[in-house]
Amino acid sequence: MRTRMAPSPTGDMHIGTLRTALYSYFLARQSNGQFIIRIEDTDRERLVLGTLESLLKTFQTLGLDHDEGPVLRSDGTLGEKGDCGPYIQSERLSLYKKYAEQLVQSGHAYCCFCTEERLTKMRADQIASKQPPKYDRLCLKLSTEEVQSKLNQGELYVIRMKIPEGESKFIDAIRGEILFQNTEVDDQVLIKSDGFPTYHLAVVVDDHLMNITHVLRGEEWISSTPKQIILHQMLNWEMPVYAHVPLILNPDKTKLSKRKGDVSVESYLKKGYLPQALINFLALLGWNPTANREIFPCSELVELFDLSKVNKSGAVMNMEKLNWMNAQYLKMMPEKEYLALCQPWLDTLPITHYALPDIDRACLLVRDRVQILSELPQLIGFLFEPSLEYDASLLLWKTQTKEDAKERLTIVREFLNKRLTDQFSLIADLDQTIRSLIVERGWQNGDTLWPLRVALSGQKQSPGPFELLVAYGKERALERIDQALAKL
RNA sequence: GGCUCGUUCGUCUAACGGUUAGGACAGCGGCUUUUCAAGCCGUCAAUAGGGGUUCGAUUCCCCUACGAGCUACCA
Repeated sequence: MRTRMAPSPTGDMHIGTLRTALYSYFLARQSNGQFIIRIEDTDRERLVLGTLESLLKTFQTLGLDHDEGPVLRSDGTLGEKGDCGPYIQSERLSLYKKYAEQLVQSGHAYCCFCTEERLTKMRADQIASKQPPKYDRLCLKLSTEEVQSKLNQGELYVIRMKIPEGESKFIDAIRGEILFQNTEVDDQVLIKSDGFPTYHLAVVVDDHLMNITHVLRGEEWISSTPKQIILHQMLNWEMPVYAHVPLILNPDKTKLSKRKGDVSVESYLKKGYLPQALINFLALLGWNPTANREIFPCSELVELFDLSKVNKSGAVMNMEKLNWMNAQYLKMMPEKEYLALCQPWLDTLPITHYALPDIDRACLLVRDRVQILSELPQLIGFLFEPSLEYDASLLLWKTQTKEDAKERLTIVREFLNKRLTDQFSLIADLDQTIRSLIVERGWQNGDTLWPLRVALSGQKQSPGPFELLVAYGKERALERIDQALAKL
């Protein structure tokens, strides 16, 4: 199979674009085929500079590789690989023009000189008289001479398809047979007055020339498919397999939009969602390989993916589940890998005078609490503050008095101080010895461990005291306890 | 308005004619526990409605309702 993703360089990558790309990618990889990236930049007005580079970079970050298409060289410049290039539509203009002219020659398309004003008015009138808006074929009535004279005068024109009578149908790989009456189809513009092709011409030409076998795209394209079917027939080309994947939806079930949530892949990545988690989550939005499992590495998704089992209905993006999944990935990866991932998030922390092992311990301390990496600084920041801001009353367990808390902390402090090692390395070890101290003294857990924990964290809710002791190390732990004692 | 697509717990989904309709997230409850997480256990919760076909329909067909997408010289 040869599949492609065909993004427009008009901004960040949409989450739905990624999912469609993922399915295409799975198909190509599982069949030992090719996955191609092609850039659809025929709308000159919506172009955003630099998006091509950012898109390729995002793809790299996600760990998805393509066989053909534009590439980002290590020096940052743009290149290309593959035998069907160029892979950027704005560099293929002569191709589209050639086929458009061929269609005009064969009577399947015609020049149209109608102004925007006329078209707007025509549509308004049609709607007013309850007709479906559709080009009225005024310019089809022009004689060859009239057309030629207008062309000679340099009048602006477009090339439109002449939709034939009959019906158009195709078998969607996800939905089955879909049938349209051609009378419903408008005489689509193929070449715009700026000389650029519209999507409809460009996809058909490119997918054919690039030997694409399976076209995956969003459900919003279903109603334009007859135009492309007809184009294939006019050019006498074989149709690829079409598969229209369901939409990803806002919580209100409308098409996922910027206004109602985060739709950009880059922004998820930037927030600290892991590529694997994002891929796993997105792949399972609209498809599921087995009923009783949620976590699948990409390699397994490639193996298991089955186009015919993709759901037909749209899927609401469930952020909570994404968060959960991201946390799962964070928890199950090797410690070293987790720590490496944490590094970029630590810049904002006042950690200059602490050694690396301290930072690692801090990251490990909150591993079970991090859902997305961007939460990390706020989770561990307190560990590196010179002193903690909190009210002395927070140190007291339930009805405990200041004097009582002070006594406990003082004794615990001395107990810790007497320990030979200057590093508290084992949580279990500390847990055991401090608990036996509590038993020995006839204390309760609460009125000892609560003040200890608050002294170390300054927070109502935090990791446990033993973990905190290990994270701090002896010296700084004692410092924190001293600070707490000063408050009492 | 027209055309097209869709409809299983709140959400993501499984069950391709026979199940007590399964799992996951969220929720709730419990265990654990110095707190909060994590973890473990449990619990609530769905086949849009109506007709067919069939011994039997979540599953196949039709109608209705509802939702969505498209309806550009945008993709």
